[in-house]
Amino acid sequence: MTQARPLRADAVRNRKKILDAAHLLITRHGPEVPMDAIAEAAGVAVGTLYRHYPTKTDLVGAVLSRHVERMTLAVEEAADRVRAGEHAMTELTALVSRVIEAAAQDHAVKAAAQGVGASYAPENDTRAAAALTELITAGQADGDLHSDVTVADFYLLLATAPLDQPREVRDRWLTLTLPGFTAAAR
Amino acid sequence: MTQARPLRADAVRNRKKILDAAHLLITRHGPEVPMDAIAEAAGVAVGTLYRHYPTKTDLVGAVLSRHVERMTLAVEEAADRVRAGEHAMTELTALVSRVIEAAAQDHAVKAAAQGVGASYAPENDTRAAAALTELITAGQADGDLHSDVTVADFYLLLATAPLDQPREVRDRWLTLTLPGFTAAAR
DNA sequence: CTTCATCATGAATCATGGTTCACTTTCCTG
DNA sequence: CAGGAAAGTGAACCATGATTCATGATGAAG
Repeated sequence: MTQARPLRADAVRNRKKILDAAHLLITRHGPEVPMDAIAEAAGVAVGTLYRHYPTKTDLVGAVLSRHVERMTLAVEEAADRVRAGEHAMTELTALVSRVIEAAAQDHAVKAAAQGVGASYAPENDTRAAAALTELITAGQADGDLHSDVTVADFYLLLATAPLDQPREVRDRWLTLTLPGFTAAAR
Repeated sequence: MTQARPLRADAVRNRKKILDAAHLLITRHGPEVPMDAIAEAAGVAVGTLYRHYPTKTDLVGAVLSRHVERMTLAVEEAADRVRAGEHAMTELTALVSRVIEAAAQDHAVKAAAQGVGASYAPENDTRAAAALTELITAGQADGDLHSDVTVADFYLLLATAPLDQPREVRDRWLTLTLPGFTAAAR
């Protein structure tokens, strides 16, 4: 229903080269990298970018989707481990740290969401939300997590992480922030 | 040493109109408002903007300075009150909330720092830092504030506030975050 | 009331970067 | 292997927005 005829071989090849180049450059320099730069890095002409992604926003969105997908997998894996008996709070903490570090690396990927009006909306990622809910519930059952903490709270936490700060600052920030999620505090 | 001859009357007048207009527009629409728009709002020609502020960055910087100045006064006032006997932790909490709300209003003012490379660097504001240190020390003396909390931690807190979120989210965020600063937690 | 140093004006200039499209090249089917 | 559709190319086009500067206006000193 989507693809009347399959993509031509060279088209497939180029599409990948473009996405890779875009990912690299956007990660490194932010979403404001010129299309020309991405094209050059991909070894393709600008026109080709536009054949595959009708607009820059679309391209950025595609890169973003990759990132979100990876993060979703991370959450689901954590949920799996907990289901297999691992300590929920431990997994949750590690997960938060992992997601933040990934985002800090991919820096611009995050900024991309704002900068361009690319579709990000983690709230919409049902899979991630489901897995995260599972983790939260488990943590609360263990009495480690404050009972009123929600998925939205975690998204808020991730959204406010100081991604542009050096690692040590990010760590300090986690130390300062996490207590608010703990059952004991408050 | 700075002003060989005093500014001409109309120059003074225009300078103020420009700063006011810039403040308004940057606050409302962010630092990306065109210079032309600011000029129009100020009832002046673009050229005049450039006479007073050689570069857009300078103009944004000037607007920023105003904001920082206001915030500095807020901190100093809080310190004064504590010195006069008020409860330090209470003042500190109120101060954080006040500064965040102000920034949320002035939204763009904050964004301005990033967007344009305008000089912001709150760390450099010695006066504010001094007053804040006083508040922190007092809070720790009362046993309300965790003993390892520093001025930098508060700046980090402010820097990560979700300014673009609605009021309720900001409040929730404070509820979640502040416990990490409390002596009891951790 | 001159006079001129300041200041203001705003059209023109420059730079950047997204997007288009007439034309060429490449795949793939028959 | 010929033919046409699919894909690629990149110079040109367009929009936006910062910055300049030749020219005109206006404060203030004498």
